[in-house]
Amino acid sequence: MQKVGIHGALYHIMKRLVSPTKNLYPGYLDFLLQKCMKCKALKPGKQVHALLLLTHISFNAKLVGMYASCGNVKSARLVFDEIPNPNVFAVNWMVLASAYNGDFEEAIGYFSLMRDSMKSCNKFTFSIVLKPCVGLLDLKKGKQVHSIVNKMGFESDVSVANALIDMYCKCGHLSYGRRVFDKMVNRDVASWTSMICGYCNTGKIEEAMVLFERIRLEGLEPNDFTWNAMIAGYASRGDTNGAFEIFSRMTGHGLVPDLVTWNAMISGFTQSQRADEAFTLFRAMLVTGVKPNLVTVTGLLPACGLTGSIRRGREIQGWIHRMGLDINVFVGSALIDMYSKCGSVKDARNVFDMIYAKNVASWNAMIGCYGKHGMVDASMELFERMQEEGMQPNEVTFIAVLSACSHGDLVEKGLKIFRSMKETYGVEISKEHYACVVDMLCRSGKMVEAYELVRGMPIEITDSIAGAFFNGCKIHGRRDLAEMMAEERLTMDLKKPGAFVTLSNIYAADGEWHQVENLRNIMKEKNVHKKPGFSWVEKNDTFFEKK
DNA sequence: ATAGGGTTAG
Repeated sequence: MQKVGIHGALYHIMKRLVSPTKNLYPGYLDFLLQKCMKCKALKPGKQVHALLLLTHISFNAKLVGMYASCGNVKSARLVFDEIPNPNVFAVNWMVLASAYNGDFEEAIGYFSLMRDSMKSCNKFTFSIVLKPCVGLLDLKKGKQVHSIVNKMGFESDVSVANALIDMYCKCGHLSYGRRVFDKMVNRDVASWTSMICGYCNTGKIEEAMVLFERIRLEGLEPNDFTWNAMIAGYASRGDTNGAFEIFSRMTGHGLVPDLVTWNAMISGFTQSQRADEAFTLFRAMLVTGVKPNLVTVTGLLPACGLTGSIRRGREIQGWIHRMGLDINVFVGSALIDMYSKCGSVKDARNVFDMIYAKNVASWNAMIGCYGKHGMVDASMELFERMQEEGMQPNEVTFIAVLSACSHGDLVEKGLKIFRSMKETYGVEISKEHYACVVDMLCRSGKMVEAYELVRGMPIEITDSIAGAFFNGCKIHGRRDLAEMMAEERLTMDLKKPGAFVTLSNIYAADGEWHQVENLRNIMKEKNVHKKPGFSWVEKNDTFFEKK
């Protein structure tokens, strides 16, 4: 409606322009720019820009705002650079637009332009500049902004305080966030929700619940953001009952679960390995008429991988295609991983080649896929190519690469990479990396080396490390090393079901049943339980009706 | 004219 209005007004002005006898009022263009900004109408906005140039009228700060609100940072920057003394609106817009664009450093750079003349900051400036601080997870910068906020007396502004709470929580300092929250005199729903999100995202659902129940006592009503945060908190912890309880309370309050609610539920259940419930929820979502988006299917794909349902995975990819959506990095990596888990390297590679702007995770997923299927050479080749293309490997890359070496029996190469991780790539060695290398050494029968490595590890022995090692001992008949290790490390931490099972298998293979019994008793005493396995069944039902 | 909570890969 409003867009039609803008086009109509533009036509009117054009007509005036071609008849030189009539004047063009600057007020018209001003009004139009404002409209374009509000409606995020880039095309009419560009036309107004052209008219401004023709008539030599300059509304540069507003033009910056128009381009920025339309998400066209490049044009916004071009106009901005022409302004000799940009005002606070122009700067705020540039900070905001750069942050939206993911250029956090640049956003903070624009903020710094203003810092010398701090007086020109307004309350908007601070809530805006906290965005890139969160984007960079830069607590130090965030704290600096906080101190400027205090110095300039903006801490009593609810929006600024809320942004500070959010920043502290997201940068990992819940207690600072809580301090800001507690100091607030007037809180609104967003203040409560920001704090609740902080707790929910770090698994502190009990504390979130305490705040959640307090909201009403303060005379405020939780809104859909609040409900969704609580649901996501329970769901991502795998607490089905908790999530459903909030879910039904939400509907009891007359609120209808929206796309975000469903997405939170679905990805929460997938993350906690509850594939069937995730599928059921997805169907329920479709039944209620809420349309899925890329986030939905990104959350659902791991469930296909978990149950080996390649058919469902393919169906989802088909749906993405039919909806005319691009395969972004998130859904791309999820698809690669799903195909990998379902055994189709070819499909995985197809998806990999389709991702236009690959990120580390895309490369990791594909390298991992080749590794899992024993295609070491392809895996190594991709690892090389990734670096040639300027992509920095991260800790996950090395898990993929090392396990590929392990499965492909490339011990020397694997060890070389393992040793170069810290120095060459600056990546910390984690327990997962150790597990890969121990596995690699054991597979190739280098049991003494494996023994030395495990013994010298600066970290606690984990299930998979112990499992790989004891299994190696069993296969290569090194009960001596197994027992030495058991004495040295197992006694330190006894909650290792995997280790117990493999060790007891070693004894069982030699017919030493009294030792097996002995271990079983220790397991019982220490309350160590083996996780039950599950079967991989493909069901025939489909999600989407094909036309 | 500009600001503040929610869902996504390994």
